[in-house]
Amino acid sequence: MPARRTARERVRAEITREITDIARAQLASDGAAALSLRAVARDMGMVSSGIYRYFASRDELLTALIIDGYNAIGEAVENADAACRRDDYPGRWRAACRAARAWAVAHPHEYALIYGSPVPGYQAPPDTIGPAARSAAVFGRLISDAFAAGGLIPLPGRSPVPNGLAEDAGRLRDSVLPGVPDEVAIGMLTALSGVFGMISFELFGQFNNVVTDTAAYYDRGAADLARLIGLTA
Amino acid sequence: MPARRTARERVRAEITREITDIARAQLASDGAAALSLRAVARDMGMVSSGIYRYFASRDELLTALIIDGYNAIGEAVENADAACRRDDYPGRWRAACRAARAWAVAHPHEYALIYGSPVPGYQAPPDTIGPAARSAAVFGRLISDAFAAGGLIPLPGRSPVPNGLAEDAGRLRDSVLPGVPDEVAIGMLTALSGVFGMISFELFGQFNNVVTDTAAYYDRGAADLARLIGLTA
DNA sequence: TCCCGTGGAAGAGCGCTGCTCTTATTCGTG
DNA sequence: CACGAATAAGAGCAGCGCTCTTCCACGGGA
Repeated sequence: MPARRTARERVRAEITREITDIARAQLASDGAAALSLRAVARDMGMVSSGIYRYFASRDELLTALIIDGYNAIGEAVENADAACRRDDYPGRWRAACRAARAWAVAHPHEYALIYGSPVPGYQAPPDTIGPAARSAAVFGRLISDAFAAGGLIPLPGRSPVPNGLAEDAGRLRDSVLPGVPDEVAIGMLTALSGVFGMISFELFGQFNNVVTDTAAYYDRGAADLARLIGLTA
Repeated sequence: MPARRTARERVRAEITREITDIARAQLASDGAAALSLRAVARDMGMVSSGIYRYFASRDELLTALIIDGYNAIGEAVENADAACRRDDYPGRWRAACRAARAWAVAHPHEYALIYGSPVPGYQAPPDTIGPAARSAAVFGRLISDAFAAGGLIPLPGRSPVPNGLAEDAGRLRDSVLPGVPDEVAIGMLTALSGVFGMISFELFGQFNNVVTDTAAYYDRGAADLARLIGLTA
């Protein structure tokens, strides 16, 4: 391939971008199931079959949007964490949690696309696993930092992590949670599931008629979950 | 209306049941988005427009399946709890959590329908809120029982529940958590979000390449979450 | 017992979808 | 300039939800 991008390649990249932009707009306004290649094509003034020059199928377009979504929420969480004092571990946790929820509330359909029920028949390609880990990595880093600085006070009376999970904990240590003990690594999974569980419950309507001030509740819940891994405000 | 059901009413009820049965089978095998009124009609050997005599729209059929799903998981959780010794509160918690996950793993598409991203354009009708609360009610009852029996040991150093949440806590007390203090009621929400968050993460693929023995991890996570409300094994 | 109204079944049809294939055109490079 | 590759356009297929109209059969009141 030429180092200099040809004009054709440039226009191709531009059209590809335009397709994903319009698709994202449709996704944001009507949700994933209502996303239609034909409607995207209409919006761009091209014929529907033309889209297939750029995306082999609807699923492939969805995959592009999924990757975008993971990157967007990951970036939001990264920025929130970066704005905190490095040694304010509870503050970093709170900021990261708030950023995740804020992004989700602002982009509910994109959140549903990446953290909701998978599109049936859709198999996540490996391209998504990198971006998917981006926000988790932020949480992992701040917990590792807190542990290294002695900022984690373990809950009393915790039973040891069962054998079958030690391997998973080791893999987590190698990727996003350097240096932490098994029970912190496994606890981190539960805290993260809890954080995204709260967001999903809110966005998917499970908290309707139950929680009124969802933002206040979320802060409280996130703080409680942080205690699971010994992070106390 | 006559007390004695007419023959017409009986056959109508039977056909309605057959439609939901076939629809549930399709849902189980291919997911909600692939559920098609025409396919259901084909399976029953009737013409597609005939379905509309029994369900006004695809959404209405989905609503019936959603209610069924809530009832099914609710019943599973109820049975699991009922099989435990009444005063074994950690055991009841564990059994209820395991039942919820077991049902979800056995019926992933139905789980996705009720706890995953809502079908776009679909607004949950009020008929669903009763069944939706059924499994939560089991968790609430066992926590209330545990509290009344002095079986909850609060985590140390917990800050009081903020004012905005006291009202929500009161509503929870009146419905599914009689007698418990605010912090238990709010903690219960987080524990439940966490439990279903773990299930969703597992079913929706977020734990792929992260957790291998998901059942063992789930037990551990559920136990950790129980500690949030002071329930220790 | 007849009779008519109601509930149901069937079919055609509209506009939409994803996707494929064929044909025509444009564009960049050798 | 000419050729080959990339793109655009259009027709078409099968399926979808949903509507409407037509027809039939059953069953309760006269």
